[in-house]
Amino acid sequence: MIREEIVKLTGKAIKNLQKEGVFPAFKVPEILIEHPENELYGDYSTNVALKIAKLAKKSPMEIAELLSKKLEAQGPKLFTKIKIAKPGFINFFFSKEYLQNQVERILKEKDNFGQLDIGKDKKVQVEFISANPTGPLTVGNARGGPLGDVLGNVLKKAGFKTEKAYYVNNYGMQILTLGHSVLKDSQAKYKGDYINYLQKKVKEKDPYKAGEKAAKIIIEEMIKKTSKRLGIKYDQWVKESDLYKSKAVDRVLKLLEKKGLIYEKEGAKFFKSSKFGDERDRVIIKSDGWKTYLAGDIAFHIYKFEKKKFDKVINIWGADHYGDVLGLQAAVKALGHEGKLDIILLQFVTVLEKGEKKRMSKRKGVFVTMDELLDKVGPDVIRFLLLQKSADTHLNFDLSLAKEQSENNPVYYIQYAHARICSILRKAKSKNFKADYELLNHSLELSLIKELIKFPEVIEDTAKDYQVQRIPKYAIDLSTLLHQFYRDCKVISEDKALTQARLSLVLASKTVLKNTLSLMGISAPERM
RNA sequence: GCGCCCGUAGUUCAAUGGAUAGAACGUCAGAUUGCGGAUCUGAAGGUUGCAGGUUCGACUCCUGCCGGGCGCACCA
Repeated sequence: MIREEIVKLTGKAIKNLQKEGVFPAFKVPEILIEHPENELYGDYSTNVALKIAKLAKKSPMEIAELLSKKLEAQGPKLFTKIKIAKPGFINFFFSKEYLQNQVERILKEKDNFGQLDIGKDKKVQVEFISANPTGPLTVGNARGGPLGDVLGNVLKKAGFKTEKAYYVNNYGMQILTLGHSVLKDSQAKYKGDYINYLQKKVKEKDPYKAGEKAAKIIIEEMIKKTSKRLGIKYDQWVKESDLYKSKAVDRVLKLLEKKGLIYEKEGAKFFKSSKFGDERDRVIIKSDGWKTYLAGDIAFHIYKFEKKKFDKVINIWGADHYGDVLGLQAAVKALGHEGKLDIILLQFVTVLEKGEKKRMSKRKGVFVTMDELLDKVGPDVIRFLLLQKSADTHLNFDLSLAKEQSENNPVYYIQYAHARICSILRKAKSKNFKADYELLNHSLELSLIKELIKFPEVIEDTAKDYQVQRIPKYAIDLSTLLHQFYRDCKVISEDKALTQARLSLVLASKTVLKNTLSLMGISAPERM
């Protein structure tokens, strides 16, 4: 990747200058390479001269000057020019030849373009949604669906062995409550049409057994179906009840006990999580003998790390689980897996109807299900809409605007760009182009190539920081350039050589755009 | 009370401490006898909640305040 190359070369230049005694000895900080917004400042840019000014005991401009000269002298020549600017930026400008060659590279690598190896030999699991099986998926608890799904796709593309998992909490009090609700006895709490449906299907009379059966139906007939409609394919559905059946929970509790991390107080058993960074100790077995949610979750995570050998586990949780983060992290740390668990907290969705907030409650039977939304606007639109938002955003979702927004959703803009270039390729018929890439000289052709080669960077950045909203943004930017290219550069023309060159660029663009869409789990129609 | 997250254009949202804060929708004005007009071009629209601070540089980091969401269980 070109970006890594610049980092290496710049680092080398700094070290060379240190050897020559121009710079004093100091540890070279991380070199950041970015794309300047204004193209006058080049294709890539680094602020390293500003960063090391104090260490090098020279002015940033002087350092930038020295570095750019050194970079030009030491080679290899990747850029036509390297310029320095104002406070101390070093700006790099691509050579045409380099860009033109990239088209061939993309055509050669095809769907593998953007495939990285930063996750080589490492296994990662993404666990997401994992909503309690006490009702259908709501808009709120399905928010993490597209995020987790796409994060999994990105990590796979980055070279990790990836698994997507749903943890089914079919054990404990909420199952009992669900049972009572289905039986509609005096302790019933959940309401809604689905409860009426379950009442007919569930024959069990014992409240807990009725709850278990109902949970099973909810998972099989509702949650799995909705996930599938959303385009999510899980590799694993892990049931909490199975962790109890297999004694995994008991084993983990014994392990903690052996380490002297369990104590009894007022009839309950506590885990000394405060020893591992938690703000208080956590109850792990209640005085009535029931194990808490945490007990199951610890067992689940030990299963992930020790049985399944994941090097990294990413959990996507609703922000209401904020209070549980430290407890689980403490257990992970206590059992020797510190640093392997990342938890992404997803802020809440506020559903609005005509500007009015809708309070969601399964207990009151008031909620908007993901299925209703899917009926209204379809999976591509929902996925795109949700993917555009960062996890930290307190998302406002206006139902009355949903239809209108869906009709004008940028996802169609992207799909249209794809369909359009497919149409050109259909028209051209031939699939093997003998292209002279030097003919790709138009400024939009070069801009388009620059955008295409950002794709691996998008993968790398997202695999590192989990900021998935970068991908829809990239898709829009790429589509914009494609539409502009379409306007200004007629592909199929009398000029046969130019036609061939442009067709190859179109094919390369199609490859990248299609990969971007498939990363997002959004369809790439050839016609629309 | 304490902790986490958020406050950016009319609206929904972007922006690894960088250069003139960007898109989309909406609004207004334009473009086709050329490969798909679900497109393209342009304009209007911002004191990034407020006040300080850190630094060459702050939407971004720190402090305080205002407003909102979430959490602080022997519930999951």
